[in-house]
Amino acid sequence: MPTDDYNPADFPPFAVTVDLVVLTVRPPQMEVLLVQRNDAPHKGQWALPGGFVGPDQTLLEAAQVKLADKTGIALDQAHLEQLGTFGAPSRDPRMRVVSVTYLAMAPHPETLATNSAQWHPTDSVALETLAFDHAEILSQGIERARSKLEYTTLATTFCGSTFTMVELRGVYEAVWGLKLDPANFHRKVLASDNFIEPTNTTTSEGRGRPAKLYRAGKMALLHPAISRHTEKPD
Amino acid sequence: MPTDDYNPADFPPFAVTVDLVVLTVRPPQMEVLLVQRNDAPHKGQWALPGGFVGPDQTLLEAAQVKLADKTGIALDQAHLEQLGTFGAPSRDPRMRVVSVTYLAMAPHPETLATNSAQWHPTDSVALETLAFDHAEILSQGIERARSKLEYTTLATTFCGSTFTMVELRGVYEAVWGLKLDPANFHRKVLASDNFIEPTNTTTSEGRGRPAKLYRAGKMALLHPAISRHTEKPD
DNA sequence: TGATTTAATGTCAGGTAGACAATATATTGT
DNA sequence: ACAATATATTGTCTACCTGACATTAAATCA
Repeated sequence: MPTDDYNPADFPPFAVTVDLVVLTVRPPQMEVLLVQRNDAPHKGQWALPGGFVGPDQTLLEAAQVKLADKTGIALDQAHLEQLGTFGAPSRDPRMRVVSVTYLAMAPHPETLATNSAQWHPTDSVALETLAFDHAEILSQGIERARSKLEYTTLATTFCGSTFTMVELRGVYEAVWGLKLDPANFHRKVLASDNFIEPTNTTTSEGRGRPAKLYRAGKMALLHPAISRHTEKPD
Repeated sequence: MPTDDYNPADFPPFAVTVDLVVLTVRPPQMEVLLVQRNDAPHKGQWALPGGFVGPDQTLLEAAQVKLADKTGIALDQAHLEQLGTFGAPSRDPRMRVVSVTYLAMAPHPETLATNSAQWHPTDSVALETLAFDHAEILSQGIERARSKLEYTTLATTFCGSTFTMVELRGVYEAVWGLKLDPANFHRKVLASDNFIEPTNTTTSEGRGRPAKLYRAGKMALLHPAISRHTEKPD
């Protein structure tokens, strides 16, 4: 093979898209946003929201625009990170398309900006019916979210501006699909610097002892991580 | 904005490249493979090896070809994983180029397939002189390698087919840039399932007690991780 | 043979996690 | 008002893991 310095314009053109795995938590389950395709290919099938990257957009900007379009979620209360890039030659029958995928995590919004989009519990999505290679992308997104809860304080991005310890634990239980010991969870979270901050207020409604309300601390890494490998015996 | 179902061919074309962060360990330091550019843009500057993705190549195949071209490293003894995708509109002055980057980890080879490529110690690379946005890519590659050593058994991919405990510890010390306690490291590694397997042979040459030789076990996750946050006091 | 070098193992105190018991503070029912 | 109940929070105890560091093992070299 010759040198590397080809002229880029000599090469066959690729189309570049962004696709989003948008996750929220509605205890006791985690949910993902899917849209139903109304054109070929894969017409009628469920797919991840996404679209083409504009000529002057960065990849992140394109993802942010798609997230706002589909959900109406404000950017400052959502977490958005790059997940991976998928570019098998035959993944789109129309032409060579490379998809840069992003993982979004946010509180569950009241309403959706689009009525073509819908929330689906992650554990009841029929992966094999998704369009393109979106099953693989969704699987990777879910696994990324699960592992990030282990070693970061990102779980708070699934909660509202304030939340109780039980709600935070509910996020972990929904994402991981298991039950955690309330006492040990409480101790571990409070022992972690910058995970949560007290608001000195409590919930008022409901039965039982009122729960203290917290707000998210600044994003941080957990040392050591919270283990998802030992489930509380039921 | 209208619906998502544009025809991909209607969009302005992107060029898609792969760029590689190829890391090896030559104790006491970690090294990265760089090539000197012999054409504009950034002529004469050091850059990550890479090139354009062919019309019928998957992204991984393109990365594998580039790795073999530049280093001659056999694919079965190297680890290759996707690192991230960079696509700022102005990152290449010639046209819109999206670069899918890969992280490669392998034993340090005897020779290089190309004489335009050279190994550089990672802690003495002048990041600000690298071409394009390769400084950011390299930084992310190094950080990925550092964190992966914490929670996987990937360190063995930097070693040859057999290695001693001291060599394996040398990998960690080179990548993390700190000293570890030999006794505690030894205990932790042996307690981890599938990390290493005994060969029941020892080194022969050199002074001192001969060291046992091990080979890599099958790739696994470490629970709990090896902490890089407590350095051995010197 | 004994000093030196390098590798491997042993010991012990402090901390963290998991299991589970106990207490605190509210609402609901009578 | 007072018990019963529901939910949230705190406390306790043991087992295990880590980090610090001391000791032993097995080779070479003078």
